[in-house]
Amino acid sequence: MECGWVKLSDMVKAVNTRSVGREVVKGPVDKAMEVLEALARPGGPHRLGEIARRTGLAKPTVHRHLRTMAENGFAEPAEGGTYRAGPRLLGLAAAALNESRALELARPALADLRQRTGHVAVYAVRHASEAVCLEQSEPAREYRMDTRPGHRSPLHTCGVGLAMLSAMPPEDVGAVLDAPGLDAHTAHTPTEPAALRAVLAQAALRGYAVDDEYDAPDVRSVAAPVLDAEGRVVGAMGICGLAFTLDPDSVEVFGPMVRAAARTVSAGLGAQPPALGVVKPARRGEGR
Amino acid sequence: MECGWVKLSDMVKAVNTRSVGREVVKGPVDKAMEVLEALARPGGPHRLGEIARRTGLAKPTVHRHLRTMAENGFAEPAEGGTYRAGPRLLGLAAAALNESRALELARPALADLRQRTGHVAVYAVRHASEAVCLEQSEPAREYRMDTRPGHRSPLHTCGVGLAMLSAMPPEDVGAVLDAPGLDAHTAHTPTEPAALRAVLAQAALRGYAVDDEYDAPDVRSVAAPVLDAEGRVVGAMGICGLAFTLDPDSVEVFGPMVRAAARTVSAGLGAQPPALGVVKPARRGEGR
DNA sequence: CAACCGCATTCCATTTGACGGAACGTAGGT
DNA sequence: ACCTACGTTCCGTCAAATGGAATGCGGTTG
Repeated sequence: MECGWVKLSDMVKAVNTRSVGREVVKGPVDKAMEVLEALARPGGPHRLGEIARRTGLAKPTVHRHLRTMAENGFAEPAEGGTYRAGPRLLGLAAAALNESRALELARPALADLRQRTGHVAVYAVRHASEAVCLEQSEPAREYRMDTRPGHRSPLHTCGVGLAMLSAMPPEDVGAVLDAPGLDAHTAHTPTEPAALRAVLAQAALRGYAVDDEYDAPDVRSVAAPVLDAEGRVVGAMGICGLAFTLDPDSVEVFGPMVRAAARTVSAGLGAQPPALGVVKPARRGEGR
Repeated sequence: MECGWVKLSDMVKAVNTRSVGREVVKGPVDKAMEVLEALARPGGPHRLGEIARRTGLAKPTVHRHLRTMAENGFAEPAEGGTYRAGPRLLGLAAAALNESRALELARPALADLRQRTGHVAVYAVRHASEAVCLEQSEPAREYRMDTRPGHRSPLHTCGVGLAMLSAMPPEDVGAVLDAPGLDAHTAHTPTEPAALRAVLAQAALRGYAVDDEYDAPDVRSVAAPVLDAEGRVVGAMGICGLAFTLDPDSVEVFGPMVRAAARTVSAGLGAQPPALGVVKPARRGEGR
């Protein structure tokens, strides 16, 4: 990680801007957040060097940030010179998750789906071009399908991701699909924009998206988008199972159930039920 | 190198010039964490000015941090110029909470307590001199007792706090109890170190602590500490109810149940069952 | 036993980005 | 049109972040 760009500082300061070209300049706070995220990653306590590698930061930098966080209760030194998430971070995490209205509504819906389909049910939200799993129904960690809370997959390789894409405004979909180098997780993963748009169109038509072993071999999933009162996508929920259990016939049966569950949650958020058959991507809200 | 915790901060900071006299100097990262915490606080989306007031930071500072966080997906602009926790923070939160072995074990135990006692059950950890609630059994938000995840109370005013204190090493207990100006939340709150030590002694003897309307009027709670394999306190769990429902007689009945639940969780963490009656506070583990 | 490696930690000169008072733009209320 | 409250931008000052190099530690190898 020898930072290359030498005179970058001049350019940056000249315009007083935080990004140059397509490369983003990282301030201390940005780096701290990287460290924080690496810290909370699945896989038990983490070593300093490991975090440094993951984040691409220098070891002293990571060390200093970890110490700062430890002083603030965001990190906690564990044995063997490792660090884990601290109590203050956990409190914050609990509060944040508790605040989410969508999640609150989704929880019982997930349990219901789990019970009625026999498959693992998940709720996920979007960050950039990835789907982030926030909650899964009591796992019965049958086979290690990586759907644990915190897990991230590219939008185009997983059911919940495709579900979200299927209800996003075209501009945003374009930003994701037209990015160069969409990687394939399996031999089945569609990576061509055209192919993906076809998949999305079908998902929009049906009201649920199907991941046919796009993300992992022998794993299928079915998911539907969750919308808020303004029609924006706030997340997606679905089920996920081994391909020979969650076979095409099951998909046909469970798809509508997943769709109904997602609509129930959406309705709880004040969303209007969509006109039948037709999905109209809502306008993108805001601008601060 | 082991030495310690005593004047560690002074030594470290004096050299680093991070603190002057009695006042602690806060770096940008520290401030960012304050902002982050204020952001995730209960009470829906927060306004910039509100966060600035809560954290004592200047408005431009908060604004800059919020923008940085928004760029990183840690914050998310909501309507009306407010901000809420962003998807990346939620993912991190979900992962962090999912990682906690203690929490994983505590969850079913809480549900069980809830069902058998009819009262709200909570699991909490310690941060500095406060107890932080991480999880509560499906609330049945009967009366708005503030035990929602993320809620914080001083250790000496709540059941879980007292439970943790009752099993902490004397040095740490002293650091909390001998601090000047322990505030009383109700007329019943003990604030004198001597009185508190008596309460703790009784709690240690029984194996569970009782909060007799110390934290809020008409609210009682019963809690017991959760220990890890090295005998250190990792948290506490208990029940919490209105005083005239959770009356002294009930306390006598439920106390042992709470104690048993906490011991089950402790055992799951590898803790040795305590010698009967006698509680021996373990050595504080410390530095690598 | 010494040489070696990987790791966490400390040091320090360099410079980058954080800071916050003041100014600006914009509602919303009287 | 006046005022207050808020979010936002500007910019000169200066404190804090940075990372290469050095140190110390524990384990593995020749």
